[in-house]
Amino acid sequence: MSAIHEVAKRAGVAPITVSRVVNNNGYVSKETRRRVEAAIEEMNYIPNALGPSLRSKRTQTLALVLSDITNPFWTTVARGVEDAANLRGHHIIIGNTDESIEKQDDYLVFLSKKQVDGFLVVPASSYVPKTLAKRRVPFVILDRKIRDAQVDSVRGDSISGAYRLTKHLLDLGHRHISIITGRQDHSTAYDRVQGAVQAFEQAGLHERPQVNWGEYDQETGYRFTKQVLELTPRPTAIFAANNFIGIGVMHALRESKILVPQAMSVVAFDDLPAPIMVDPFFTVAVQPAYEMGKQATNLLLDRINDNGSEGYQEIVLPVEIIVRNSTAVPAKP
Amino acid sequence: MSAIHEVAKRAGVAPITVSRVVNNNGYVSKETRRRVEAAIEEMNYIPNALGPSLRSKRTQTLALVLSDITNPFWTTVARGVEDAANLRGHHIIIGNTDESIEKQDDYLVFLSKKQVDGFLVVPASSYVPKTLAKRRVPFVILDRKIRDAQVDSVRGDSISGAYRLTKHLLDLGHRHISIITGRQDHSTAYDRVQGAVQAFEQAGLHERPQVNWGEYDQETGYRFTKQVLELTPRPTAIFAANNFIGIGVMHALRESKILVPQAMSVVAFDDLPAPIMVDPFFTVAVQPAYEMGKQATNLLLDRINDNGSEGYQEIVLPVEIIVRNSTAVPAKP
DNA sequence: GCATGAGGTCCCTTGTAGGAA
DNA sequence: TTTCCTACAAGGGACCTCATG
Repeated sequence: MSAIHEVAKRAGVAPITVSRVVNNNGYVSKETRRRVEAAIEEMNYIPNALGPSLRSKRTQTLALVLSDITNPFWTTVARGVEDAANLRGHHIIIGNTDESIEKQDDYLVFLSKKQVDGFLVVPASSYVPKTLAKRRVPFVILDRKIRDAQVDSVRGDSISGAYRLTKHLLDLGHRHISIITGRQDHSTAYDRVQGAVQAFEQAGLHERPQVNWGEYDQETGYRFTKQVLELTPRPTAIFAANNFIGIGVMHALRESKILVPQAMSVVAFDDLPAPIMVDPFFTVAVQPAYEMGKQATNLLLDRINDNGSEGYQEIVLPVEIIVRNSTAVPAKP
Repeated sequence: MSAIHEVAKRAGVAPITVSRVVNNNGYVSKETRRRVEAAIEEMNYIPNALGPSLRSKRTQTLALVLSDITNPFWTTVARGVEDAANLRGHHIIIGNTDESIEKQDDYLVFLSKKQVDGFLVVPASSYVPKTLAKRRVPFVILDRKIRDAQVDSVRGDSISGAYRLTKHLLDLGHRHISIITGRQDHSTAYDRVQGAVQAFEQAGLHERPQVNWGEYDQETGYRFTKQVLELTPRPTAIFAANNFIGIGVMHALRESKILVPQAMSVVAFDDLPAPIMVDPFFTVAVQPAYEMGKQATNLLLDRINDNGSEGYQEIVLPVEIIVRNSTAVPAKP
């Protein structure tokens, strides 16, 4: 709690001298340094960073505003962000939006007041958040594409991932495929549908996947799976556009006693991290979540450090397909 | 970027008047308010919270220092913390220690400099971190007990949970039980062993569980399970002291083609959140993770607001036992 | 009572200047 | 004069107290 002037008083020097000892710059005699260090020790002095921040307009803090840290995908991204930020002397403040634009904007304003040095944002809509657009704070858009805007962004290659996941199903012989995906105005949800459609087109098929737009949650997976099971002809494969949807799908299928993969193949976007999987089962498209957080953070910190460079970067990370046990050739009708 | 005096200049008033408009206190005429609001709008003025923080010594920020956000248990705790903090106008900075005392202390010092209003800490050792002990910053210890210290803390009832989990196994007829747990100097690891031992004692048995001390990770679960399988007589049940260990146990058992629960019963502490479980399988002791985060946060904020009240609170939350499919009566030898 | 403003304060560091050997 | 060390004053943003009309 003690301030620099109290330490200075105790050591019998001026505050600036204490500052020099703490920051190890400027000339300080050995004897003076010793006295100052003793005073610091005795008083448990820890400098208040608010002062310098006021001057430098830097807080060494980044904001990470995402949908819901409870999803292991975001947890992993967050860990990548934190590790990268730490390496460069920054800390992160996390905010969950639960996909609410209102919550998102509240966070952005609040965190702007706190003078965070930059933002990593998973936008709740397909537009650049107002607060960010108006002010000149550096930010990087995570995971999603933004409409009509040239901004720095880092995301996984949803189109390619969905394309290859779908191609895997088509190669197995599936023709009736249902996609259960997120909101239409989330680029990932949209792109994953696009990728799937492209796979159908490239295969020269006239069929198209049947699409169900919902939320990126378990309930959506569960609910639409129940509907899908009522379709005629019944699809032989379900494409879950994220991990939570995938789990909802599995619950519905189990409840309806549909065997996977014998009676229904299931693929999903986003794996669950290895340490929490008892039984890796899903055939999935894996985004490099940790890497995504790391690269976005480094990009952001680069921006913060050289306000100069114009232009923007759009980093699209490759997605890996892992074939496991949730897919097989469709059952003969 | 604009400061209050620039807004004031534009509106033709003094800075303090802008302040009054923004904070809606003091007298401001309608006409002046209108002009000021227009200026604020035009300049996208967002007040800098650093100024007031300097005076008030409050940053409306809490630090959450935990072992690893990648564990869904901690993610859930974190979400509880964030929601509770938000409700009371605070934000949180998260730091992962990976159980390293050094990392922990680095964080505590750095975050002290940033003047966070309080700390929620999952201590990496069984002592109160030095930085916290020396300074008079409010803090709450999460999840673990601290040696010889009277501090505010919130944790799950490890002893009772372990007791009942073990009793469940004993009731099924198991006598040879191996425990795979965390570090001996982590109270949860220690208490869970104690709870298990108590269950043996209360049952009037002369046997005792066989204990393996490791880390709270998958690798520990895997490695010790391999060793346990070599014991004679071979244990008929394994008690994993957390979820990651439990998953490591399962991997080892699967690799060794030991059927669960037919050839080996397995119980674990800490569930995986429902949305990420494809197939709820483990018989577990569930700690109210979200509630833990929430209560710890409210306790901390209460402390921050009335420095007055002496004494400390030790909140021990009940643990629920959920019996699922990983336990059964032991096979006849 | 109402409306506005000047000045001091929080804590630290930068710029500038000065003292001592 | 040169080299080493120390100190004063100011500033950065917002707001509280006090003062004035």
